Amino acid sequence: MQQIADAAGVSVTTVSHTMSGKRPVNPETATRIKRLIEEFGYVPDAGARHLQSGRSRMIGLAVPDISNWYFGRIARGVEEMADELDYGLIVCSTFNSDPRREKRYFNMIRTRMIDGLVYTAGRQISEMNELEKVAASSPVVLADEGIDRLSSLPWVTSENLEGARLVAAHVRQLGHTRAVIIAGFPGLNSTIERVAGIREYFPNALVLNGDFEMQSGYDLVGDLLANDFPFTAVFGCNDLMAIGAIRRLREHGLRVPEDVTVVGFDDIEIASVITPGLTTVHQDVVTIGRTSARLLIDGIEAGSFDAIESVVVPVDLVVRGTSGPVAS
Amino acid sequence: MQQIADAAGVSVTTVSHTMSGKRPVNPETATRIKRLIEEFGYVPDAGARHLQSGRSRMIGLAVPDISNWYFGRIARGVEEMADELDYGLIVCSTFNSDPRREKRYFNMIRTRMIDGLVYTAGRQISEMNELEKVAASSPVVLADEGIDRLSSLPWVTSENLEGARLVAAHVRQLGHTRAVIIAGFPGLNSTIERVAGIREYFPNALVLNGDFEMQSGYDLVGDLLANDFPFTAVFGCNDLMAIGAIRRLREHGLRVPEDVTVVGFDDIEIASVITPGLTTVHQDVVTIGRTSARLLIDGIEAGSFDAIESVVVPVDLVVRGTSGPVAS
DNA sequence: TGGAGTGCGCAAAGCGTTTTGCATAATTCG
DNA sequence: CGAATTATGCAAAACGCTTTGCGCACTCCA
Repeated sequence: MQQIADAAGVSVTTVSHTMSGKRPVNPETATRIKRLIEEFGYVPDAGARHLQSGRSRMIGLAVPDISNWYFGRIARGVEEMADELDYGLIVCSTFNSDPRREKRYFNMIRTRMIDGLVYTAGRQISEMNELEKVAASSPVVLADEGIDRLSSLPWVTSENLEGARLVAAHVRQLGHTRAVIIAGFPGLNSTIERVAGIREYFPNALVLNGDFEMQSGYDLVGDLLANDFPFTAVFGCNDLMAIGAIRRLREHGLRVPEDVTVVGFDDIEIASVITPGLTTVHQDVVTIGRTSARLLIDGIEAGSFDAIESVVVPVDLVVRGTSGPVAS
Repeated sequence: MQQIADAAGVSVTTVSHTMSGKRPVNPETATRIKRLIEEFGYVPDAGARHLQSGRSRMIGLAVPDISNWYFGRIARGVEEMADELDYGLIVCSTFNSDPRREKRYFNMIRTRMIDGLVYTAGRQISEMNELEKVAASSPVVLADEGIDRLSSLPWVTSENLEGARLVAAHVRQLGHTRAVIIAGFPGLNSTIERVAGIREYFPNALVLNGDFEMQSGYDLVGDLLANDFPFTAVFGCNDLMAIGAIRRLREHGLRVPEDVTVVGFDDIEIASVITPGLTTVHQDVVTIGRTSARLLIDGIEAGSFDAIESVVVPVDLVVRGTSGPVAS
């Protein structure tokens, strides 16, 4: 910048002002300076800006695993919005809440490497104390999964309860009465709400807790079959577990949906690709990401989250081939 | 830091030295300072460090779309390695080389927001001039896809040629002679190599160019069927197109693999979930990401890429259910 | 014609580190 | 025992930008 100032015969102040527009600059001078900036290919140094302003124009996103399709979609949404608002995105895979990694990323907020954090809780909720401390003094928004202990933070989630009702009503209407719920981790809000929604229609449904991976759907259904537990419908609290359940059922010689109806939740990419397609609840995950980023950045720029309202993103029932009338 | 220095009754210099260890400090003083640091919860300001050192300890990753499973895996690998080497990761989805976005991210390197860039070329190779300029003066490593015009940069790719040979040999051995190749974009190295490998076994195979999306596999096979083009095997240059092809074949009443053998490339998550499983070439995508990050950071820390060798990551043939002997 | 603006520009003070050049005291060596 | 080290610590200079406080020259209104 000094270089530009020298070449233009002005002070760095003037150059800075022509760039920021915070003080008037003679149009003639401004043009000359702008031409030189162009010519020199000058760009302001991010580090200096950061130090001076105390803001990095970077936000962080913590997800359990960036290579999971679902969280990838969230990341995409966050990144889209961040980009639109001229922020950069630093991603942090917590790898299921590896404390060392989480600590590292929380430190990013302390060192003011990032101006705020979008946090998506994963399998186990660990290090909540750390998060709580960080959130007490820095901008944090919870995406996809609310956390009771941090209820004061703004959050963005899907209509889990309503989604569960929709799909449960659908299955009920097909005549099913004996259903099993393959739920997620017990402590998660999403799990609780989804189970509650399903139970409005199937009050006695058995609830088994899985870990959101395909294998756990496979294994849990295996246990049921081994015990001759009677059921005609399986509710997966996410699509992966539902798909695992389908595989296990098939291996056992049962047909889907003729013998057993299986439904999921999420509508991940795979759900529409398998045959038959998985009946599930579509979540607008990109929107969750986008909205989270917007709330966060709004809060950062406003300097407070007092005026920031949490958001619930609507869901849709998507009926495909894995749900059918109960066998008579 | 001033605060710590005051509390300890020393100068900031001494505090800085106890932290960095670049000058000896009296053990007694050091202990006292460390305790105070702990007590105050002091962490050095990232912006100030960045300005002073000229390094941000951040690297960038540019991929076409972070929510694509394949690129998500690359991101995971890059992030893992970056984390191990104590670097942060800024992700940049280029959304198929949207020039505005690319420009923005290239600027991150200019503003020295990031110390280097892992670049994964997408569908269309645009803005190469920009990349070329950036790469001339800053650390850039190409991941997953080499680029001829930038052959001087270090790169990390899969053994595309060998992988194509493996799968082609497999299909040839099943007795097939009439094959069709659903290739990717014509200009990409991976496309060229994969086609070349397949053609060693099927010299006359028809080559159709798709865009790596499921729909294009579907559409291209549709064209073939509409023209009664005779074939018994389809090579997808990635799994998504292969899956699209399978769907179209099935809709046309053809069975896979009884009537037509279909194979892919990548071994994405979906490939093992569909029924039957997709025969394909497994790429170790996470390793591509990890290696790229390592090369980049090695280069950054060495101050030069002269000693950095490009890497080819091995692939495996994965035989599943979509390939079978030619119908007699 | 004397204030009261207002348009433009400069100098200088930070922002929070790291690093360099000196001091001073303590230790070692020939 | 004098000289050469070594150990320890401080002051001050960067790093490249933004912002604040002033000054100077106009213009405007009564």
